[in-house]
Amino acid sequence: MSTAKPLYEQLARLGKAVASPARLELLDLLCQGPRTVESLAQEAGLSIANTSQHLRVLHGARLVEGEKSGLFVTYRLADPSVCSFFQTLRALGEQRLAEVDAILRQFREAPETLEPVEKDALLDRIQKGEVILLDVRPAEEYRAAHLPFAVSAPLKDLDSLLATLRRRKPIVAYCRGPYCVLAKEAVRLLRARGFRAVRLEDGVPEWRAQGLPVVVGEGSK
Amino acid sequence: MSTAKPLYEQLARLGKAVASPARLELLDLLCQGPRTVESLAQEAGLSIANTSQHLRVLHGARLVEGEKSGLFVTYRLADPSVCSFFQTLRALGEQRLAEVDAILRQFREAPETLEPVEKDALLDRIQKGEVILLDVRPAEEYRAAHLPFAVSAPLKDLDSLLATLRRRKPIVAYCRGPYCVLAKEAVRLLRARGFRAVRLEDGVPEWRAQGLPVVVGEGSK
DNA sequence: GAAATAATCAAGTATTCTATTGACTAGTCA
DNA sequence: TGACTAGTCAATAGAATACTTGATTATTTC
Repeated sequence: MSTAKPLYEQLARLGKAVASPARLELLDLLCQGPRTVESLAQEAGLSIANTSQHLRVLHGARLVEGEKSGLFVTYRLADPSVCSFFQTLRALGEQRLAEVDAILRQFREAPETLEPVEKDALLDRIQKGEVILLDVRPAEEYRAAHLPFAVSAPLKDLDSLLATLRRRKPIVAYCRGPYCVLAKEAVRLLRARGFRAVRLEDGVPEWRAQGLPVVVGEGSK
Repeated sequence: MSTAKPLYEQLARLGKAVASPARLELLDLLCQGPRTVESLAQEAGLSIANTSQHLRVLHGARLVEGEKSGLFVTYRLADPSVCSFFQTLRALGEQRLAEVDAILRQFREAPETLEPVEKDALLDRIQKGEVILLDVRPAEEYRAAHLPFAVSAPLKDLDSLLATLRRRKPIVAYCRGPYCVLAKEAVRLLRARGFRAVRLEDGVPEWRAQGLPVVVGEGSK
């Protein structure tokens, strides 16, 4: 009857790769763009050795690839489909796990989040320059890819950037995606300083998944 | 900075659920329709207790649900999206793991497999009755859902059914999907008996995933 | 009520996975 | 050359998993 057992064993390799919270976080970070081991470790709060080993597991499942240049090894997703897969997993979690839904609700309920309804209209206004779109992720991730017309404004440097912003112009801030706190923080800060600011829930991966274009490199500054 | 760590922990529940070959096989079977523990155990070649425990893990990840009626507990996918997720995982495997691709090639290369190009035309002819569409899975799965116009012809009973078939009419056989051997066997048998038969790679889940309608219940016999 | 059956539970062992530690390799820069 | 750095490797202890076996819980049937 020649069973297809070996197939399930292979697919389980992928399952095992995404069976650890630490690896999921690393994958999520890599969805934002390539990064060095050290940078990943720091962002995820893991030791270097531990991070290296998790990356090695992900590599064993062919989900990421690393390339050494100089002292650093830069890891990146082996394929854009890996990012889609992560998003599918996340969507399944949202749908099936009440716990995920509860965590997400904390984000969505926040009053500063943009309603999907308003999204289209606002993005149109961004294009016309009537609204400012801020990318509040670290500059590294902005460089890897960002939304069209977005200005890089890392949360850390936001305070010093405020001086250059016109106080009347409405601001839309985004970060890594629906699970990320950076944009929430940014909106809080901006509002405290008297700006009109809202949060865009989408990050670059979500934007890309909708088939919309992203900009790679320095872009507008 | 209120990290989103708990989120990754939750998503890892899903990852762990699909980190075992046995559980993947059970999921795959459940994509064909609801089944009892005993029936799943037998099909997957696992002990009853082991199967029960794996199902319990899947239930813990909210991927399946069990319902007791009489002596039997019938398990089913908790949601159709679980089946889509399994297919996404499988697609990622096909794309990223050379080993999966190698296994699949054995199926696709088989000369009796229908080319995707011919598929549309042939299905049109099935609808017109010019071609016979055979569902060679166990009757239980046919009952759970089958393709329109398909006739139930479990591989085990195929031999006795041949008498009722007209030898000139071309036959298309399908089973659980691209990984399943049933239709391959059926085509081999049919050809040995002098019939013109080809294999349709799609199963009910693939058909459904393409947004096409399926028939639930007895259907044509 | 007693026997039979489907499934689950509980316990035990072998295996695998995780995170840490310290050693090691390779590349850089003075 | 020698000091320094990023990352990997190797070994380890502890935690989690897998599968088996035998007992237990419901439910049906006689």
